[in-house]
Amino acid sequence: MSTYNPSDIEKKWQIYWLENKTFKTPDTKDKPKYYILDMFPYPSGSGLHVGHPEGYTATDILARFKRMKGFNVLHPIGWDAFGLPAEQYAVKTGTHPRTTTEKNIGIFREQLQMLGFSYDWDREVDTTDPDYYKWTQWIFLKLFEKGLAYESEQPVNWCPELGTVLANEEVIDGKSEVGGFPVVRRPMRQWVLKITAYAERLLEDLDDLDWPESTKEMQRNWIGKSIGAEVEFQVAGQDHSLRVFTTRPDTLFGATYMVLAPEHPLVEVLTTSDQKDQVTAYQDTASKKSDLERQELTKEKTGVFTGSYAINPVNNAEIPIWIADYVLAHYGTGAIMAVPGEDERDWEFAETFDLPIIRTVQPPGDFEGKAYTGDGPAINSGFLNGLTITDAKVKMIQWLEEQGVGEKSINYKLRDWLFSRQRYWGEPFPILHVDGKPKAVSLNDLPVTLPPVDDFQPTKTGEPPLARAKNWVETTDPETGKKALRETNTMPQWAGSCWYYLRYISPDFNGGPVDPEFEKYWMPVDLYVGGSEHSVLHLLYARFWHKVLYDCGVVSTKEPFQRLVHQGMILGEVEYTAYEKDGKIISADEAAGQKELVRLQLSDSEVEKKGDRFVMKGTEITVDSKAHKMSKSRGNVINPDDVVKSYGADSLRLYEMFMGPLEQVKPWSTKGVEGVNRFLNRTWRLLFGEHGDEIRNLSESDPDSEQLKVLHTAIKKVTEDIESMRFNTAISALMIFVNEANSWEELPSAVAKDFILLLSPFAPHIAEEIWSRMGHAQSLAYEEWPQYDEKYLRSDSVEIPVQINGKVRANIEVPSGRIHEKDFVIGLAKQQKNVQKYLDGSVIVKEISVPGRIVNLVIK
RNA sequence: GCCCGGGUGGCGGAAUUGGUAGACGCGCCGGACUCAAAAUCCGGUGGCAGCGAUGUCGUAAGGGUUCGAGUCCCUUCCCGGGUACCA
Repeated sequence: MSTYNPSDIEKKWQIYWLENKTFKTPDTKDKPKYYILDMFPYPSGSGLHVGHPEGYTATDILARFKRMKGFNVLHPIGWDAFGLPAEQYAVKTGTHPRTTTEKNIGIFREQLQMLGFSYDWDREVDTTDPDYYKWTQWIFLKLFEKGLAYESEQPVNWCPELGTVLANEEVIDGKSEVGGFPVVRRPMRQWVLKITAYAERLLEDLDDLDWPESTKEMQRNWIGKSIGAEVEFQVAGQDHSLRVFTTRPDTLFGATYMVLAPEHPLVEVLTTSDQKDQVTAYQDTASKKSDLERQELTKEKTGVFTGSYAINPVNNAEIPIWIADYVLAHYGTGAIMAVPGEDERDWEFAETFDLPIIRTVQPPGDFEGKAYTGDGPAINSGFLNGLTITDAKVKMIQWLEEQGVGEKSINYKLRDWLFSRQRYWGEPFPILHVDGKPKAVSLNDLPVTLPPVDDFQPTKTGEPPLARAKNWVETTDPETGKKALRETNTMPQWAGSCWYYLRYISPDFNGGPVDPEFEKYWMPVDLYVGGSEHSVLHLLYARFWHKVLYDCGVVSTKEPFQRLVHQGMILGEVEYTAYEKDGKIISADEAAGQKELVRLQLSDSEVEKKGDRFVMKGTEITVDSKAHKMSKSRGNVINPDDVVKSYGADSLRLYEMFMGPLEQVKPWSTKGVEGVNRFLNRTWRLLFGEHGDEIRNLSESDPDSEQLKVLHTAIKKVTEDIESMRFNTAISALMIFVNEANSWEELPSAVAKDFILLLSPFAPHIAEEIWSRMGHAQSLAYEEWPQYDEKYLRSDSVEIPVQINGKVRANIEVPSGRIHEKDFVIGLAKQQKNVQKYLDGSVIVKEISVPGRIVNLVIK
């Protein structure tokens, strides 16, 4: 047995690590700490896909590296195990979600262990474990206590197919994010969390986070802060007033009409009898529109006049009041002042219904558009005339405040978080309804556990499945002895993942969600790696809960995740697609948009590059070349199990890191896996030679200067690249080392030892195996990380390119000690034969020498 | 539409503060070993011209700054992600 055979060694080391608890997190606080977190996986029935190992390998490399660098490392994993799939399976088959969940967790755990990740398996958490969700409920009660959780009867996103409501964030284009089912609006009693109370802090504290700028920007947009003013309009001839929110108080002179959302509470009283029928009809249509329909009808502006007029406070003009669904009930005050001259939507509406338009900002002379939203001097605006937008805003707000008809105001797009779901497989709310009012279950009575039910579907009356557990629902309030009903909604899946990173710190702590002593040591999370699909939802919710816990004194940091990195998606293998129509193959450009096409998959030997397109070999017929997202329907899913079976976990880990920068989207290539597998084979042979499993000619002699240079170059590059998470180039440096070392007569064991340590975070199984065969009795997991020494990197001379007018014409060898002697270096350059050729008959106008870098002679 | 990212060989990708573009890997070509193949090893590999030294063109396109630009500035095009009547 001489060849590298991953299946022989990988299992062995996985068992070793588990049995020896090699990666158990220390309970001491004697060293600097590093908390490195992977995003909470949902243990689905289909198991791991290749996207999981990408982020997990990156964090694992860092975790292993940091341990060797002398840090206490917290690197845990657990299960975000509540959720819809297990429940839907239960509805279909009657299998309790608990059973399905436990089975899936088992599969996931095994798969993660098969990849050699260095998790502390004693800290595994599971959101569906009553000992865990006890604390989820505890946190909910904190929110309830602080008035941040309340019940509200409101129109919600009801998804009939899923039998539940969804948060706004879970509705994409009018369809459910999960499953893509239609969503309709329907009023229901719901639990809502007041995340809006934290809008400003959620926005402000983003600034100090070391997160991708795009993610921070997405959160900022989602929170959607806008600064403006509220203005009060009297209704002509009535004892009512309407408030509007505007970001452009400077344009008040241009307000020529008002628009209320169809749902605005004053619509009824403002509608005159002759407009009544039209208004009611319009309201009716608007209310029936689903979100999807609203989106489809965005082009045309619709609306109805109410018959009433408002008085513009700035010039006492009477302006008509309309209702239209382009004004949203839930934003601002649900009413706007329309300034068609400066707002594109208002302009469109004014054109449609023939309403007056007054410009209040002077557009530039060459402006040809309709509404003008740019800056310029105010016109037609009385006391504001001539001012720029910024100055006019200030002056108008001052005027409004003096007159008592308005004031500066700030609005957020962020809305409160709809927190209840009509499902079985979620955390029960620790709430009793006594005398029709919600009341917290006493902390001593937590957890409120899920009752058994005979059917996991909602009841016929549309109540959540928990309503079927009559004995559980009907209870008594232990405090008053009164009859009480338990809350039958459950929490959304986000609840458990909002604070799991805290539970890892002290998974068995009984005095609260987290042990304060260890919380202070481990928090914040130093590095959090996960997909960008969680940029808004999970990351915003978790930050919100964290801030609430901070206010409660449970945690000591304002923010949970100091540094965040998103791994890029892994696409399927590149596919070449040709199109056939009516039995004839046509060019891809021609095929675009056509129907009834037959798609033909071509292999890469059937195509060639022509210009910037691919064509079928020897023809002019263009084909599409594209890597698609992996999907079952496309049949291009790569299963990590298969890759491990064929090439081993180390090859999979190495390949996923070698593909390219972590953050980037990249296509899969099985050939690429073979490439890194070959590298591991070469590494194996470097140590064991062609035959036998004895370590080959490792010499005990001192390494020569060339060997030291090669080794220390690798140490430097690998160390720096791991620290900045450039794993692809770190692996390239390891490959260069092996390529060099393979040409040596013998390999000094001191050099081999350091190299194996460098390789170990990336390919831990093969590294441990070689390490042990080199005679070490202990795992290398806590060996000291090799240090590089600059003195071995220096060479006696440096090769410097010589340019003539910026083009390289020759290279010179300069002794390292003399690179700063400009005259010497330039003199040397001028002696070069190929340089003299150019200097002949020319005049040197400038001589540039950048020490150790370049020489450039500018000639005429 | 708006806001973020990106466009470098046949492919994935390298390239310090502006200083030899194409590291490393894949693929391809040639050679060694073999009855043969696989595996492995050695050599080559951006385009064009040339036997060659070498020359020339080349980092989406066009322009600019500079002794020198993949890198900085302006304009345009294309791809990916997010978002969408938020007043």
